[in-house]
Amino acid sequence: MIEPAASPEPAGVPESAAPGAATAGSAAMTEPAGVRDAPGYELPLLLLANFRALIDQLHAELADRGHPEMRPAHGFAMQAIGRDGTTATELGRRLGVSKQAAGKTVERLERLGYVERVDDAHDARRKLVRLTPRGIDALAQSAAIFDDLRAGWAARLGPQRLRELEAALRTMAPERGLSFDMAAWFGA
Amino acid sequence: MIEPAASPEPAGVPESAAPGAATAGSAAMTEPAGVRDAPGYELPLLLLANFRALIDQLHAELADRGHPEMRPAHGFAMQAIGRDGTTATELGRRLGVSKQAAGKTVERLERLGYVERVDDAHDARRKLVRLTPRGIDALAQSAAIFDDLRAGWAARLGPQRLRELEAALRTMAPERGLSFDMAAWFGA
DNA sequence: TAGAATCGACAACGTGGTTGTCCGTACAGT
DNA sequence: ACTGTACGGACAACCACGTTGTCGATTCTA
Repeated sequence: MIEPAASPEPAGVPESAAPGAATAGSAAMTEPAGVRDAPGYELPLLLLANFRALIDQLHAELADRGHPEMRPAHGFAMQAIGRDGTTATELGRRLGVSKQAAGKTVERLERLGYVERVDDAHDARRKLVRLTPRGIDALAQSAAIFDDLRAGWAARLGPQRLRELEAALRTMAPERGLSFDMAAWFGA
Repeated sequence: MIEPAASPEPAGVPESAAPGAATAGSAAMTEPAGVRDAPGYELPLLLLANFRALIDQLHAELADRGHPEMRPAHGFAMQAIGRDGTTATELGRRLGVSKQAAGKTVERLERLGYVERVDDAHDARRKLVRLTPRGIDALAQSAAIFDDLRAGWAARLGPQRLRELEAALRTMAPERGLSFDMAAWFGA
């Protein structure tokens, strides 16, 4: 126990496992017994570190392309809004948060000019949240940047290893949709 | 563009990539040209989903073992505190947040009984933050649970594929230490 | 038509993060 | 030795994100 966490000095990390597996033979050998497995806590740290790195790179590039005020949460929310638009309540359902929380997010997105709210002609209770052209652009840029980022991974790992990585992550990922209540989930 | 995000109904997801890769032959063939690569946005989603799943499983198990009030942020903070203890300021540095933020975290950890603060005998300015026995226990349990969780991955993917997965993530992970200002990073 | 469900808004609150300020202690240079 | 600077901790004000609870208005349904 006592992991290195985020210490600049990894302190107690067993640097052991990591070397081989260059082109990934993936042969079903009988476990050489000499290989020391990574400690269990490293896996979540690796997942988080790479997620953050990807999102940070996305936003660095997004800032260069005219969207410096965008935050990770905004992108996910805008994805969930989609080209057809939705209501705050439905957005809350999609993001896995309360309608009030979704409403606040919409408010912020509106202030930033990524979204606009219009009355629903067919239901006076509802207010449709729609992406503005600026919002659409941010989403389009994001998709393009993510593809570039993935290409970067393919270049470093090789296309095949990347596909295997994605496949492995896909088989382990829970089928239930992700919730994006990051702040509350992590801390509260 | 327009990703599914967390929508219960994937809405616009190209269901294409995902099917096969059951046992992963992983032969180094020359790119059949017929394989359609996953869209770039899927990778971060997979990383996040698996990270969350792992942490959620950890905390479900932790709750069963006598630590139901623990939150993800607490675990990371306690790791950073370590067995030797630290000061709030130093903790802030390790977690990549301000000393005030670290101080608040310590306060809450103290209320929960995971940490205690004692005056430093050699420096009247400092107050040492130390794990209580309960804190040590939480950390020890966490390490054990993470190992179990990793064993579960090894069982589903095979030990070799898991090692390759970890290796790939290790090569792509930024060497700079992770920051754990999750809430602010994601949303603010 | 009356009752139930839904949407949006508002309030109060907890948590985590930020900056800025201030005070007391430690250390180092003159 | 003393004085100036650096450091640690505490406080206040603020923002972002999430929560629950309430409430009025509208729509749907029995």
